[in-house]
Amino acid sequence: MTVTSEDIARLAGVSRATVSYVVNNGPRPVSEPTRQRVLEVIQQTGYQPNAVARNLRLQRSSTLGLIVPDTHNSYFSEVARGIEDVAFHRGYAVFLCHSGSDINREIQYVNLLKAQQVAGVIWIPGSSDFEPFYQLKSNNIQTVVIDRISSDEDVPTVTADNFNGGFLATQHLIRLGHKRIGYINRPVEMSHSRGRFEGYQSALQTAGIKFDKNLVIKGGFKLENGCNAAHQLLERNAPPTALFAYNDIMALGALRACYETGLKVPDDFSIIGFDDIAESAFSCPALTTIHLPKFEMGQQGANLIISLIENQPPPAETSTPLNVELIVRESTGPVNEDLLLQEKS
Amino acid sequence: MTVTSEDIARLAGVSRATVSYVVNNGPRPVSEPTRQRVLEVIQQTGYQPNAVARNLRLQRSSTLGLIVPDTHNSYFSEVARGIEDVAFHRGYAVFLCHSGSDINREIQYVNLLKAQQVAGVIWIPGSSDFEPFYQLKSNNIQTVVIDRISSDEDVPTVTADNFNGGFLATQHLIRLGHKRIGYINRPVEMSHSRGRFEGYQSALQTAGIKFDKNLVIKGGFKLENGCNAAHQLLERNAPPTALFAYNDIMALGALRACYETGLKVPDDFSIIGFDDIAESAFSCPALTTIHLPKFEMGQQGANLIISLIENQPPPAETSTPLNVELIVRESTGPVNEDLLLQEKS
DNA sequence: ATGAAAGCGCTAACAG
DNA sequence: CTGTTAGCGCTTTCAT
Repeated sequence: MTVTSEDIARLAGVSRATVSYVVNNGPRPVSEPTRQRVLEVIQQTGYQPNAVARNLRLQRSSTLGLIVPDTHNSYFSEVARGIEDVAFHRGYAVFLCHSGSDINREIQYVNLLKAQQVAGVIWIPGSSDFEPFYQLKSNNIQTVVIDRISSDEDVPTVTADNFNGGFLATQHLIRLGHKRIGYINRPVEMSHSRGRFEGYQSALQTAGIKFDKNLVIKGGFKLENGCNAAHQLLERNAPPTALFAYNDIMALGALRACYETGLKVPDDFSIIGFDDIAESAFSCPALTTIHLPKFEMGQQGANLIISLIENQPPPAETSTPLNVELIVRESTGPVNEDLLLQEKS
Repeated sequence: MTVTSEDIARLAGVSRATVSYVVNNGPRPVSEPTRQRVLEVIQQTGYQPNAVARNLRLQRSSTLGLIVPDTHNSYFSEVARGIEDVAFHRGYAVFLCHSGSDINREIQYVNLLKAQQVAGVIWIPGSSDFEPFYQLKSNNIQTVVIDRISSDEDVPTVTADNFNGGFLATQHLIRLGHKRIGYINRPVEMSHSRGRFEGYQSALQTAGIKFDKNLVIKGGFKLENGCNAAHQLLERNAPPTALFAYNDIMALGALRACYETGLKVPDDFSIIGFDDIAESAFSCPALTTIHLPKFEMGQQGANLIISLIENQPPPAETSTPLNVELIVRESTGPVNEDLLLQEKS
């Protein structure tokens, strides 16, 4: 039924070794006539080398594992696309593993990937527990972490420059003339939020604005949380004149809080957020976002892991972590004033 | 370095065959004392059977291929989650393949998946070209198609009930009192749009409303396209009093057209769309959506392919296509009138 | 109830 | 320049 290298060898009147050398372009040279004959037979039969047998023999496969938390947003999808794009062009197949941010499931997947003999793993941790990384390491499986920082220097990492992003976002608002800028943080402290928060503080300091902890609040991941956070901030004695939210969903929630209720906000009120959850950015052109290049992060991660696997020197500029630049994407649609006006009239 | 069944056999003082029978619970019985001894050694050593060797021997693997078009939205992510969820619980690993809606890349992936000896493939076609399906079939690889209809009856398919969705959407608007309902179609005719469109027509007919082809227009996939389509429809002589858009992005574009420009629209103007691109639904609570259960579609697809692979009778209710129910999700936030008012004042 | 051994398809060392 | 062959780790038939 399925055609093997044995068949090719027989039909071309050569040995299986020769077939192998033709297929893999080496490691031994093959005379041109022989090569042509073999290629012809391969063409005719539609022979496709069996990757499973190849992997078993080579004791290493051309497959990667991708472990991501259970995201309901497009964040994952973009990163995965970037990874898969590079993997495809470099001849790797990718196993998709959703951990659901569950450490047990992450461990189960580590075992599964080990059983599948993957050459390397790209992991977006679901928590701050790096045990899966060390298990992979102890099994000699190269691993690259995306978008989470470990205190361990030896963890190959690709991450966004959250500090700079926080700085840019805050700077943007400052340039619009704001001095009282609220920060809606995410619920749980992680390296992302710390970086963004520190960027926020740094931008304030650079502009000579004194940091006021009353302008900082913890939101949540849902729209409602951003909404509530905005309410709380705006109802305080000296409310902010602009908001910087941890991500776009919370920013949207804040925006909604402003136009949905009778909140009094200044005419030039502004909201900015990281576009972690991407698509919402174009659903709401009224929002200025800090663009997180997810696709590019995926690409860099894939390039890094494959370089590590193939023992090539990783891309020259590689440091740990490998930072991806963030950029400001200004609102393209009606500015939020338009939306806010309705509530104030 | 890595521990094999050979090691386990030696340490437990049994043969490799026995180890295999213990690991796989058969097909031959093993005496309880022996079994315990083997299990103990496995525990101690952390032995993990090599799936690659197993696959080679069995001539079939416990891996699936998932080929999806290049989506920038969360559609893919949800379907993939559903698939992977079921696959994980049923012991399968999933190869992720983005085709970029490119038939050549789909074919390349078919070859890759064949080389990887996948047991089955789940495919969301990027076009109406079903060649990849027939190639898989001719290689004896079971394939399930998600969310696309082929004219070929023999293609195992899981799909959403687009006709019913179009019916529900239109019915919803009719119940709100609308009689002139515009339909913003997608650019290229495919089974989805045909189904939704026919559902639209059927609902009109059921309500005794005459179909008016001047109320139908082709939009595009981008926000701007929905925007333009809405403009064109609303500027006609007898404009619609409500819009049904192919998907949520186009619906959002239409919504934006209404509040962004000086368009005159009735007070009770309504817009509805399929939530194909999911997350935008919660970014814009002003929009009523027809919910497409992507996660569930993925689950059903995975269950179907695994049943086919394992030669179990597929789920009793299986027909071709296997339809997934759609439901109306009413707007939860401020209704669109709020947004529209500002432009009219 | 268990062991020995063949062989899945491939690659690469060894031998011409 | 090419052929022969061992062996990757596993399952399962054949033999005991």
